[in-house]
Amino acid sequence: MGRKKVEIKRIEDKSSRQVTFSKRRKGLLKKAKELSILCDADVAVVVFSNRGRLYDFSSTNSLTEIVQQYHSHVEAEKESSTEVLDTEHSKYSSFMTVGELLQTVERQLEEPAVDDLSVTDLVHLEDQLQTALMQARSSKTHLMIESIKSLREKEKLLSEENKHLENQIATTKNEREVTNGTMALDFTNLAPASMNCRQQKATLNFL
Amino acid sequence: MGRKKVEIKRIEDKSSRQVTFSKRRKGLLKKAKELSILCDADVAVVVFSNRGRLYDFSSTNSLTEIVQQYHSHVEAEKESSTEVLDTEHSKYSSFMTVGELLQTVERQLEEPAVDDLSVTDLVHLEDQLQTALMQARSSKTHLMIESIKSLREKEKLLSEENKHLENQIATTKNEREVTNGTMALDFTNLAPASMNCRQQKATLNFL
DNA sequence: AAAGCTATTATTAGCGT
DNA sequence: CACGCTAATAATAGCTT
Repeated sequence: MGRKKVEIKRIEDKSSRQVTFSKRRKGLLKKAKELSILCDADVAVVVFSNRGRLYDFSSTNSLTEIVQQYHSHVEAEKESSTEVLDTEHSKYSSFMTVGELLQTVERQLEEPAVDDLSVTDLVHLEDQLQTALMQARSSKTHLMIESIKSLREKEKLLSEENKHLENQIATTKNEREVTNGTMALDFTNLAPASMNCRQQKATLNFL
Repeated sequence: MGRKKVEIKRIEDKSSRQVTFSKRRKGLLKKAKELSILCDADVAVVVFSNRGRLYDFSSTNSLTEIVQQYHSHVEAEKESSTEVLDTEHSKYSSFMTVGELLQTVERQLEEPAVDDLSVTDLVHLEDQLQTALMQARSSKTHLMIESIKSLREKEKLLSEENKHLENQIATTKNEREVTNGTMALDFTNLAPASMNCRQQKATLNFL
């Protein structure tokens, strides 16, 4: 979409590669932002120039959050379906399933042939195990953080409800004293209570 | 860039939001791929639909690699720009350092007879860092578990107090009805409001 | 090198099937 | 609902400054 069609392969000219990088990077981040807004999705983009500069976009405040979500997701996928991976997914996702990894480990450990276990193989195995470990750990942390977050929200809601109930009791008592004097009853002071409930419903939607 | 210009805000119609999500997601991943090829850059994109489906692209084979790069980069920035590390982050920092260290160790193991650091030194260092890491991690987990525990207790207390307060209100109402027996006043129309609140509370328990 | 300018290509919004 | 179609908008390649 420029003066002429370009084929998608590494731009050899350093200068125009830099210019294209700048333009397309901007475009990519813009698209990411639009997607996240239009479709209400969590989107994260990280770009490293070949000279090591970092550019990123994240729809939520922190990129690590989305990464954690990513790891949890991968974990969940593995736990729920041990067999089938949809093609679209396996094309892009490069993680081994836990099943595959365990098989690999077993195979490696069963083989008593020491010559098969080169240092390189072991290094590779270590990498795989490290990745699996990180995923499990990250998933654990994510779950705990979520748990704490929701408990905090719950606490807040309960506190508010509590406060309103106390208010209600106070007003009722007060009113009763008035009522006993003049016999004129007025219920407008009870309206805030139902208002309160509606507000809580709204608050709940964020959970 | 379609039949008409669209403003960038959440698409309310569910169906067309889904269609747009599908189209633009595809576009975003394509652009990411093109950028990485044309400009020889490391690019990673993660997208979560609001229903939790995951789509991603990564120019290197693993997304965690880019994430590690990201973390290292952020850490480096921090170190160069400021002095203070909050405790929360120093854990990640030490984690990344271990990762880098492991890589170094692996390199050393593959190619012995390098001058810089002896393998024995590195192994010793690795052990020390590993210990520090485990301490940090276990302390983190402990703190989170404690936090969750105390939040659960708080929640229980608040719930009980709440219930108590509701009872109190109910009693007060009854008393008042008795007091005002002949005025034919009836508060039952207010009951649904509090029921509503209680139902919401129940819903929260699933979180 | 960085910023601005269009001719051109690329993406996609709204429809239709 | 998941396609394909195409008018229309958006991104950008190569150029100029």
